[in-house]
Amino acid sequence: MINNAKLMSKCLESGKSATPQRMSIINELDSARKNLSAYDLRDSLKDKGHSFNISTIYRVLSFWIDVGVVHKMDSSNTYLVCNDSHTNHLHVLLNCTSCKSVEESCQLSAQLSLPKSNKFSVNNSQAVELSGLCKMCQ
Amino acid sequence: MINNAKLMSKCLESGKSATPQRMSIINELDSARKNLSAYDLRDSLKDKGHSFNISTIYRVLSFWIDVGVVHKMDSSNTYLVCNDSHTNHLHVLLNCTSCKSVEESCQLSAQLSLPKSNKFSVNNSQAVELSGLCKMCQ
DNA sequence: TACCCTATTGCAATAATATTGCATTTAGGA
DNA sequence: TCCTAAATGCAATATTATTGCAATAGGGTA
Repeated sequence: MINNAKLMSKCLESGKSATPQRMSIINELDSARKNLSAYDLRDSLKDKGHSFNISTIYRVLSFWIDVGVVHKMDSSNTYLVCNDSHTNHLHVLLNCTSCKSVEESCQLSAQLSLPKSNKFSVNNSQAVELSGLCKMCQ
Repeated sequence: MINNAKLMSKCLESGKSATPQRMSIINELDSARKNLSAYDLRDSLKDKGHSFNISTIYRVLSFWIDVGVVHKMDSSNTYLVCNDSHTNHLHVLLNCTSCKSVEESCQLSAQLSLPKSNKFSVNNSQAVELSGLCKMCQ
């Protein structure tokens, strides 16, 4: 679980406001403890009495992605709280195709660090998705 | 460019037919020499006098993905002909964020091969997308 | 505090991407 | 040639995401 102090400081760093909407939405995604689609996130907030327009959900998710707190999983169009600090290495999201769980591996991040290719300069602050089977499902 | 003999043999291997639709669609994507969205692919086929329903486009793309001839780029919802043979290693798609070109790197594929993690078993026949800057754009 | 300016959010329409169920046609083996 | 399963067409619908503009809220300054 990410704490609010950290979230606030991320906002401060980026010169943006920690609005109630931004805080509710990130806290909901964080407490889900898994990746959610934008619409699912909206629905689960609605169940708890917080109604947001879908455009707000998308705008807030994109805000948290920009400040480095959320990853988007492109393979499933879902969003996930980042459990690691973005310190200039690739983030690796291990996506179990059996149980659908997603784990962010700090260990693998290091192993995957690419030798600087002379042909292509890899952006080091992205999340890379790998699918396979988690320990439980093997 | 991929040749028709190879495409036919892929169909044979998988026990599926090389229908005119499947051949037109893969040849069009291949001759584009870049990644296209399903709708763009449909439009460029239409320009050449071949009209396909969008569901056919999606079904045919998914067929070629299954037989290992096409990759889907999840980050941009586009499709690309695979320029390498799937010999049980990760395919790496280098996505230039400046000029939008996509290059499939056989070189990097090897470097990226993961040590078998004791925690997560990575599926070796997937395409991994990395964004960054290509040589021209650096 | 009152004011102001900009950032943020709400709203609802629309765009972009993808899938479905069912009818029709086609491929290719018996 | 005939038969059956596979493939395709069609059009409705589902899912994911963005837009333009009006309304509201944040937070700095007088």
